[in-house]
Amino acid sequence: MTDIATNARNDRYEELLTAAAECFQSRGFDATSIDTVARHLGATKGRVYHYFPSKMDLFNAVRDRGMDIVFQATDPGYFADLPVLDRLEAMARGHVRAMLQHHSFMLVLKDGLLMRRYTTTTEFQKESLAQHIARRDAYEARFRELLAKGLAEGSLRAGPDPAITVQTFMSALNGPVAWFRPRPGDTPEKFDAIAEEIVRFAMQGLRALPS
Amino acid sequence: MTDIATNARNDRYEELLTAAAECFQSRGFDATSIDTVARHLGATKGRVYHYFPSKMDLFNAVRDRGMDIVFQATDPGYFADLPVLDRLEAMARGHVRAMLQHHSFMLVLKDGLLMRRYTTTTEFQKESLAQHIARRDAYEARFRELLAKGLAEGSLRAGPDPAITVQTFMSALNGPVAWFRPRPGDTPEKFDAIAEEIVRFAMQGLRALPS
DNA sequence: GATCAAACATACCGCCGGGTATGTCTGTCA
DNA sequence: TGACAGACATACCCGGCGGTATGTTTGATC
Repeated sequence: MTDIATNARNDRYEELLTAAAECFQSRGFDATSIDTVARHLGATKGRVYHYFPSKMDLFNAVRDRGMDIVFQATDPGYFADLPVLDRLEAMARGHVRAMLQHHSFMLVLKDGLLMRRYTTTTEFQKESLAQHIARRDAYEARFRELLAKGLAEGSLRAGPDPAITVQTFMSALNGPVAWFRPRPGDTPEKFDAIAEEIVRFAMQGLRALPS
Repeated sequence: MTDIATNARNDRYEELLTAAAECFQSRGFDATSIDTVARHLGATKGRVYHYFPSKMDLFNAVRDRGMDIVFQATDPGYFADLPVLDRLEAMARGHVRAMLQHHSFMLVLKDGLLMRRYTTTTEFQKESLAQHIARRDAYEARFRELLAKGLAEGSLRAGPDPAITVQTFMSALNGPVAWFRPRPGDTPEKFDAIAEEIVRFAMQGLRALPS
């Protein structure tokens, strides 16, 4: 997410991206036609194809934006000069908050990985998917790294295969993407309350306890 | 899951159901054509439409079977004459094992709820979806019930809104559906090892700790 | 105020896939 | 052995959607 100039051109682009995110999120990739997105904006196909060369590229743009968001949300925690456990908790908090606040993009982000299932047509798009998977791996690696350090410290615990523990940890954090539905009256306080409970659950599942 | 007679008719039906589950799981609902499922069986459309009136009905059958499986997997724990915490753990274990063993059906089951997004055409299918959601709610209610009892006992803890805790708990249990990929060499022991770690994580997140 | 390009809208093409109508084979039973 | 139904395969229809080709409007620039 490089700095976004606020000219008209970029406003239109952002508007399209958001509309696409909402459509893809609510109807899924296939069931969302270009006309669907256009109608959502009170426009026609011409507008969409003016900014994006294909439906797949539009989807990829939404997906990549979603990835930008989670990186941005967890950067402060990851780079913080704090004990490992606090860094991990800060990352978890940022991650969950992003899941709640940018729900549409996060849902698309999740579906984006399942896009493996579809027949990627062009070589460019295959490249785009590969890059996205690489970013995804890099993102998860941050969590794995901190967990490993926590294990070395003895402040965290994991089973014989720590990978499973990390996956379960992140599944808990990703939960809201599946069950949360944003409502008109939502406040930041409500988001924080949800995030706190999820983070508490997940961190407790991870912690080493004197048994 | 009523008792399944092993006549030829039913064998064909089960064969179709399994093939459909695999196709839907690997390619998604829209990207899976009737011809895809047929080819997967070395057959043609005629066979599929002989057993199912429409693509949607085929999908619903797979989805409902998935629901049958999770109920069957968790019934013993739910109805066991044991302390609440042990019953909950047994349910969790059964649930996770089902996620691993019947991976295809479980993935379809998960997508089935997102099918809200699609335009349900006929009234019959809308009814089918409503019934499925009702079953899903009933299933989750079992977990909510045991959590509530655990809270009353004091053996479990939850945040201000226990619903969030339950959702997070189940998100952890559902994790494998998203990240687990069955491999040819998989053994029951491997499944058990994964299940144990997930159950341990989730139960620890739920437990009341002397702080 | 003529030019031109950006920013769309409109009209249209081609294919794919759900569904149907019809044909074909095979076993069964009277 | 002929009638008939179950269990498919084959051929076909048609609506929708991705993509394109072609207008049309609007603002900036000279």
